[in-house]
Amino acid sequence: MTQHAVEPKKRVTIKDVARAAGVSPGLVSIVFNDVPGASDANRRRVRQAARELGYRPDARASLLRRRHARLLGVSFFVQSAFHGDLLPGIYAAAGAAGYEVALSGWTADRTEDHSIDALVGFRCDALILLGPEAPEARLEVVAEDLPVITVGRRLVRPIGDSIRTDDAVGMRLAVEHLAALGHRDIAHVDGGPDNVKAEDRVAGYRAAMEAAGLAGRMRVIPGGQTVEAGAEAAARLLAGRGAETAVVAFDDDLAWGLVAALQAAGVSVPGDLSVVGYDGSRLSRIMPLSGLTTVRQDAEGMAALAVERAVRRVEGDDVAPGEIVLPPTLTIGSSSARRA
Amino acid sequence: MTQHAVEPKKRVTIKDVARAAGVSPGLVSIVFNDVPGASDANRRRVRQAARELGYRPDARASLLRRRHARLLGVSFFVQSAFHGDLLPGIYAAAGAAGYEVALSGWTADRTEDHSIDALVGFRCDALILLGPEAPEARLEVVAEDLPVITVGRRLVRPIGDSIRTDDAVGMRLAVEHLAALGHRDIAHVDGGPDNVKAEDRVAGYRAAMEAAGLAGRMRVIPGGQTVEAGAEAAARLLAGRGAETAVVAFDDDLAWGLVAALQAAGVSVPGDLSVVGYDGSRLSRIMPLSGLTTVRQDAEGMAALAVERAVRRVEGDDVAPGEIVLPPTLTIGSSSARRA
DNA sequence: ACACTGGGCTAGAACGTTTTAGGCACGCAA
DNA sequence: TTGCGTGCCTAAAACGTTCTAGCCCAGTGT
Repeated sequence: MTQHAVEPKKRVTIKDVARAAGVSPGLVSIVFNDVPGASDANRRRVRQAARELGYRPDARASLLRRRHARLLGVSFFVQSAFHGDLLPGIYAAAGAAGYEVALSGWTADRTEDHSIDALVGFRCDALILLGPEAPEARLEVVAEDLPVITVGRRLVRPIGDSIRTDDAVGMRLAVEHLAALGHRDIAHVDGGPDNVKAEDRVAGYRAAMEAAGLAGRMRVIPGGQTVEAGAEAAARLLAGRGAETAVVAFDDDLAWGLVAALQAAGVSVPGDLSVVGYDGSRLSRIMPLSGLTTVRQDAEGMAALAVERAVRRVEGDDVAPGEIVLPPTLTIGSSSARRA
Repeated sequence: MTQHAVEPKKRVTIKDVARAAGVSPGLVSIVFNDVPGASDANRRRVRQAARELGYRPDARASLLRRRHARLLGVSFFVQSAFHGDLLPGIYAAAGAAGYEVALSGWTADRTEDHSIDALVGFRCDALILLGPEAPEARLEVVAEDLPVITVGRRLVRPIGDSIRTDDAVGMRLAVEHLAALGHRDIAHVDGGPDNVKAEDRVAGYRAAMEAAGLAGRMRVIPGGQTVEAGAEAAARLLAGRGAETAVVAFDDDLAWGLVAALQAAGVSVPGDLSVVGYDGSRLSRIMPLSGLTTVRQDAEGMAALAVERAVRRVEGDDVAPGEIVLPPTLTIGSSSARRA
């Protein structure tokens, strides 16, 4: 049996502080925002009064009235190791630029759409979308209202700024690495159905295989972007197994699932099968021995660029939407080896 | 050369919708909140007008005016695999209860204090703190203003509700498992300096060792709670190595770092050294072969309980602060084996 | 003497909602 | 008839900030 909702106790507002300090509310605002327009004596008085009363500025009211909220909305996939790696960089860069960050995660149950709506509802100045899966049409609609920066996805239409890694180069690095180790039957486990981000990597894989003269040996296996999907893909890989001696996975999470399930099934990695990941996430560095071989994206750099772009847009730099494509690098770990 | 800040374009508000639908703003609010007090005809008219104008409710204004915001603030450590596992459950439970979730992460650079301040600034109805590290005095101050639910930490003083796993039982499970495998020199790598959550586990380890008649063989090595800390601890472990054949780590992240660094140093896990983690995070399940041996906490259950408690507090159930202690279970993976 | 500048400050409007207090019309019981 | 409740609706007052316009006063150049 629940009782009635409790009455919120009276909160101390800017007015209370003003009264206590003997100044106007406007002046208190000036002091708390550290903008010019108040004497040192009053600054001290106001801060003192605020401390005594236990005043805490109300972000809702402030955000509502401010011209620019100085708030960046960030949407991310809770389960993605790579997104987790991007967040610290985003917090750091935003803080340095004087912006707050509003986080909104999506999960298997809570859609990306929902997470974007929440951020828009807060009237963030700009949105940074990590690895968005929404259709471009949807992003376009959102971008009509506020600047949108996408991270880790190539867009066909020019919607806001876009920071991404060159997947053609990335897949080429992966394939060439394996080819140099003597592998010829190199499969690709993709990012799963309805994963727009996966298309570039598939295309990159095909191009790289052709360039390596292995066009006839291509095989693309349905995957996903979680560890669990990797485990399922491993079953598929083994079931219809051809002559594959190496696999390039859509991302690190998937690669991890693959490695775990393969070893559990008695397939040695890299003894029987080499596995290469994609992202260079923290996750990829913690495999026993010297980590997962993976195509590394520069998470910190991408985070900093995304924030920089967002801030620039917010502050009025109204140049045409740009695309920043960073080159990936290959990190060689212990999940890939010379073909037996 | 930056230009001047762009003027935000005119947003469509509840008033515009009201005008278009030929009703008062108040009625639009009634319709959008799905509360009784409007005729079906007007409900349709309002929704129609809103759709045509592209109206989106402004969360800031709504939050500002509402008596109860129906907003739960969640503070978490961005790098923690276990926290990442808790979030989906929190989103799901909150959504089911009709609450929104505001996320605020802490990192190496952005302190937990900062993340808590941000949530308080938004006037969340309640705070859910995942694995908080702040001193109890600080939590006590926060709890004066709004309900605080802590997850995964034992509190000495009765501050709000607390959901946690019984660390004494957990460590006993770990030690007994290893003892049963023939290990006698079992070390503990702790959660690092200034980590209040680590104390219970250290105490639990000591108690368990004594109970197992291994009091003379205890060894506690400084650790931390990241993969990186695990790698460093591995170096310390090997440097001052005694007779240890098994290690219990503070959490899974740390355990992973240990395993990776040990193997890289040529120490076989579990051949030369058995390693047991703590949390049962997603991370623990993806070790090649059958995963990390770990003390599993029920993430989904904890998330659901935390949300349920928070909501109950918000809705006025003013009973004394309670502590919910859940029993952990042991998940046996491939990182532990019979003593050679 | 004058106009002008600029720093410090204040009053009051604004931001976009929700809530309060009440009005109107209708039906129903006494 | 009066009295009273009920369903639908509106006007206006909040919520706690920031912004705009303008006042006062001292200093400064003519």
